[in-house]
Amino acid sequence: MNKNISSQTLQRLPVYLNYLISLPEKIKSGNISATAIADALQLNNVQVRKDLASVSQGGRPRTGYVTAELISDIQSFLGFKNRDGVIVAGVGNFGKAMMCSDSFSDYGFDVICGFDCNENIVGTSINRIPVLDISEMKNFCLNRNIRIGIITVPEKHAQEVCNMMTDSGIKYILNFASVHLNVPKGVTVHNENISLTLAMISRCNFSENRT
Amino acid sequence: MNKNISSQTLQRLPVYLNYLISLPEKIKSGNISATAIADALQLNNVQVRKDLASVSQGGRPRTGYVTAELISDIQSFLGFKNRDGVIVAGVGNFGKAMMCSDSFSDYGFDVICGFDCNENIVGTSINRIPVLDISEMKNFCLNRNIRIGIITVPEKHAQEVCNMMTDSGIKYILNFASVHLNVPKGVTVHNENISLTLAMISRCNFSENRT
DNA sequence: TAGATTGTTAATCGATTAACAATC
DNA sequence: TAGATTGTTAATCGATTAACAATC
Repeated sequence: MNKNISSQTLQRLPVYLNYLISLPEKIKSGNISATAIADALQLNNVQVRKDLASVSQGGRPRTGYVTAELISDIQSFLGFKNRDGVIVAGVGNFGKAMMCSDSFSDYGFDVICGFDCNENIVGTSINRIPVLDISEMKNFCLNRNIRIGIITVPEKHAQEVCNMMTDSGIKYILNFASVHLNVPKGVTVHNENISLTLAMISRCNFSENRT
Repeated sequence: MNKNISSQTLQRLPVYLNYLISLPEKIKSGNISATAIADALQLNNVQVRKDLASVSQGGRPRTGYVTAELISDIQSFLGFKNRDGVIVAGVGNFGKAMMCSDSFSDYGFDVICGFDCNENIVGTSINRIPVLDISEMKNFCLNRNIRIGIITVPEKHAQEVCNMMTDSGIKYILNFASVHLNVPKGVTVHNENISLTLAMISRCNFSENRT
């Protein structure tokens, strides 16, 4: 849930977090000032302080913030301490990559099932995660209250699979098929278009501070 | 190259493009007004007009824009009519997915080589794209003037591979390893952190209008 | 105490929106 | 001509930055 934070601030929080985590143990177990963070990340120090103010209890004049607390506060705010089950539809190369990635776990996500219609794959398991027939999605998700799905099927099946997901009670969809998806109100789709990202960074001089 | 366009405008252009392409043939071969686009995408019509003004020759009062021209102008601006060779480092599930994706081509990108150090893979080809030993990267890229690389290796090797890329003259790096990469000045890294994206959309109510 | 750092209030800057004249 | 749509100039809104008092 967004707690009245501007979208710009929200995008900077992970940058701070990443920086704080990368700090040497000495600082990590001590304090850090907003000024130091701002200098390191080449941001304005007031901006950093305002951003941090929106998620943390606040720092102390002269000493700054307790680094560990700050890390913890940002993580809480971004929800990394929650845990959510995630399903993957389409167990091709992309889908397998999702199921094998071990970075999801750090962010509180557990990929708990893959779905496909290829009978050579259905019934197997990948990285100890089962692959079920796509017809079982609805039952599986409703029973477990799954809210999050990743679509890694070919373009031509994406909308169909998307419908199955919304029908299964899924509310947040990360779509890797480069096709626009229509969803009912109350469902969020995020289209991850890798080609477009490549075009933006290499040809349009576009850069966000995302990490 | 960014032609003095605000980053917000730049992010909206692909949204317009996507919408225009999805239009029925009748409109696609005729005209469309900024107002109609704005209504459909739930944006302010002046904003749409300003955005379009920055990339197109302009529309006509009463009739609007020639749809086909508008599509073409946005595509040109975003550089989809250029062609760039792209290399992929790390031919695991993720890397294979990149090499097999047919959507790159629409955006003017050609994945022309994969690199790995696993001798079971090196020498094979995937989707007709060769996989070479990673030690051959520098030669390969310098000879062909490759500017763009995708990193899909495990976290622990990401920085090392990143160094090889910059050493090979690569200027734009799309990084799928969820670890921060240090690069020399003049090189752009874009970190694609899927877990973070998932966290932002499902827990922070974050949504961009990217497509 | 003196100085570093905090959080807040005011000023600036840029993007969005509103109003409107120009055009086909 | 009348009306829809364009592009522009002015007003509004929100985010960033500057100035500063409060605190340890």
